[in-house]
Amino acid sequence: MAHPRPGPNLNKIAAEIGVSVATVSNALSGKGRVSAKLITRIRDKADELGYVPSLAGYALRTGRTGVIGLVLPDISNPLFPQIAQAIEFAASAIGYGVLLADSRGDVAMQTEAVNRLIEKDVDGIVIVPRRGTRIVDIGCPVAVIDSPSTPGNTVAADHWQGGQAVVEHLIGLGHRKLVLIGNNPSSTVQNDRIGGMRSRVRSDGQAEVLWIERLERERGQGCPLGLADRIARGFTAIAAVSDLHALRALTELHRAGITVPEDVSLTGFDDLTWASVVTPGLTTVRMDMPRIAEIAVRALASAIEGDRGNTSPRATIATSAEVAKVPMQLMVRQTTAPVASPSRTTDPYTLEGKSLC
Amino acid sequence: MAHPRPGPNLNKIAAEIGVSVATVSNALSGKGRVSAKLITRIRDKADELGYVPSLAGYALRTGRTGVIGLVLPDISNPLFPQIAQAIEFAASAIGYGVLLADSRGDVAMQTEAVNRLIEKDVDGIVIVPRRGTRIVDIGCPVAVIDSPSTPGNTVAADHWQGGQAVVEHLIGLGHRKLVLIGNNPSSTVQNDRIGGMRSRVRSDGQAEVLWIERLERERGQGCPLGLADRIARGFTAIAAVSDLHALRALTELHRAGITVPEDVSLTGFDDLTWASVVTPGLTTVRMDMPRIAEIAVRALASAIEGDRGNTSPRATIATSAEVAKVPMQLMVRQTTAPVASPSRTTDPYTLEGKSLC
DNA sequence: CTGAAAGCGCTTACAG
DNA sequence: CTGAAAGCGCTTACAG
Repeated sequence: MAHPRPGPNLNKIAAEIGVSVATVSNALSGKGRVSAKLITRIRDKADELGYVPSLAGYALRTGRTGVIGLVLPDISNPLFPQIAQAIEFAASAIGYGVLLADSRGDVAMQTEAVNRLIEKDVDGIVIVPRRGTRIVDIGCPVAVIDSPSTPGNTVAADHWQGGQAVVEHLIGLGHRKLVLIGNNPSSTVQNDRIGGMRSRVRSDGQAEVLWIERLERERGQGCPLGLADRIARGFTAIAAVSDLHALRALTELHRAGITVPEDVSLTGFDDLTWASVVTPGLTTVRMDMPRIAEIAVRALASAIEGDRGNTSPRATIATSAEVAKVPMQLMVRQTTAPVASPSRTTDPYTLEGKSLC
Repeated sequence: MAHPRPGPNLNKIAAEIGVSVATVSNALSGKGRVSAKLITRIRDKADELGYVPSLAGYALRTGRTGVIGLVLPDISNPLFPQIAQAIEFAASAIGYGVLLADSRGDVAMQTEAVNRLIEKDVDGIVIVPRRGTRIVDIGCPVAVIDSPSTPGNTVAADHWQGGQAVVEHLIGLGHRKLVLIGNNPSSTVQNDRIGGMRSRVRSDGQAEVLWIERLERERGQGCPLGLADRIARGFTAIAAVSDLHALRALTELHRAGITVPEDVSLTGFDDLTWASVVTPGLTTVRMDMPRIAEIAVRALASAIEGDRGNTSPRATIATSAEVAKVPMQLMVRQTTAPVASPSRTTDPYTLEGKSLC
């Protein structure tokens, strides 16, 4: 015996009112031509009974579940919450659910994650790929969120422009000798950011790039980055490709007795939770995740709803180019200041001229 | 005309082999008694055709979707990734998908989020409730992840014990006068942590609690916490209910020229990503999220699979008590040291006695 | 404007 | 050991 659902179904409503299920279905979906009176009667009855349509029935009939998958590369990436929230928001706004799949940084796992989602009959997939992974054609619409340097059907923050914005800001404050901190040069995101930064260094200036992973291979995990040394050699600003690295730099500087921003300016990337919590607040660059998510989800939705299997299953994100780039936004906070500013102008226990303690 | 799925279905397999769908279904699920030969033939054919069972068909027939919902209170909570990953891992390990719903910190939104999930026919819901919310009976199994002080069907980290562990550690290092930093006393989690801490302060010791939100209401956002002042008055250790607050304390101390752990010991809570990145690494306490997730998901699964609608729709997490408590684990790193230790024993540019720069 | 009927893919008693 | 049949809840041509 089949397992009936607890709540009322179309049959129940139809029986109560004395019409056919077809009419109830039409009235509720607003598709068939049903008389205005009947429509209200049916809707009222549905509300009265607390009718919730069965996704299973709908899905079986239409071939669509109203659920999209979200594949994330590595939860340890602190950007994860922003992405997940933005996708969930954009999706639920147009009636889609979001099924989560974490690939835990493993390429094989990523494929497995995609398969798990397909087994759950998702209508499409948003994927933030593991570094260096290319997404092959899977049998459903796909939208990729990655670096714009990644070929494929991608939406991305414009990391290059973000890098430019940071360095323009520093240059505007008079800084000329910059230390740029990256982690791994094989990351296209990091490369874009560093590339954008370098492109804005002035010809009378200088930029030295520090790749943390390379340094740590030589000197061991958590080794000092030698920042004090560089500052002694005249560098006045440090720009990191992530708030995480900026924080590491900040604490290293503190321990060396170097003050931020009085002695050196410092910037991060991504505007992670604590970037605004630390004192002084970290100047950083923020991705417009809501916008990125909206583009990805909309592309997916139109591929799902528009193309009835006759076109490629790949969602179309950008019509002209292959990639949609979304600008990043500079968040100026207190870790950046004009070069050679008079040291410590504010008493640490005074805020906005008002004594606090 | 109904919308056929792209891939093969049971009919297809049945036709190719020349048996009935019932037999194919039985062979694949291993339920009915089918001859060993037929089973292999059918399985091989299914593999060959790349058969993926239709969740919609299964769901419609059985009333189960194999999907559970995860309701999160507020994405700005940096604990989110750990929770989401752990739940996804535990769920996918036993064949369940996880549908995400973010309630964005709003109580009304939380109800909406639950409804969205129910409309997607989830079999059960794991919910991390918004502070102060009680979960009412919704028509499906529910598991709550919260503070153990929350009544209801709850799994939780043992925040009280975590607080005890921190203070025991500090006491063991000789600290007697402690500053405890919380944010909001109306949070049961924070109260549990602070409570646990206080319960381990020795009778010859002293603990002063600082509630940040209260302070900020008086003195404004981001105001100094007056830590230097307390240290001058003989406090030698600071324990925060969150790494976030510990980080804020750390930067405030740095700016006041106070060194950690030489001048004062500092601890956090939650072991957020950057707790191990900062220099020195932050001593903190970690939740056993994998364990918590497993308990929650298992409870849900057994409520879904076991109870056939005859018992309460609430999942049973803890049989004896109402709450399952999972111990927290102390992560000792470099921000804690014995009280009155000789100041700065290591050169900052030397690690493990080896010169690095 | 309304209804009868078919069928999406699956599972489960039941009969053979 | 295997199969015919019913039915989960829905939508959509089609007929009236």
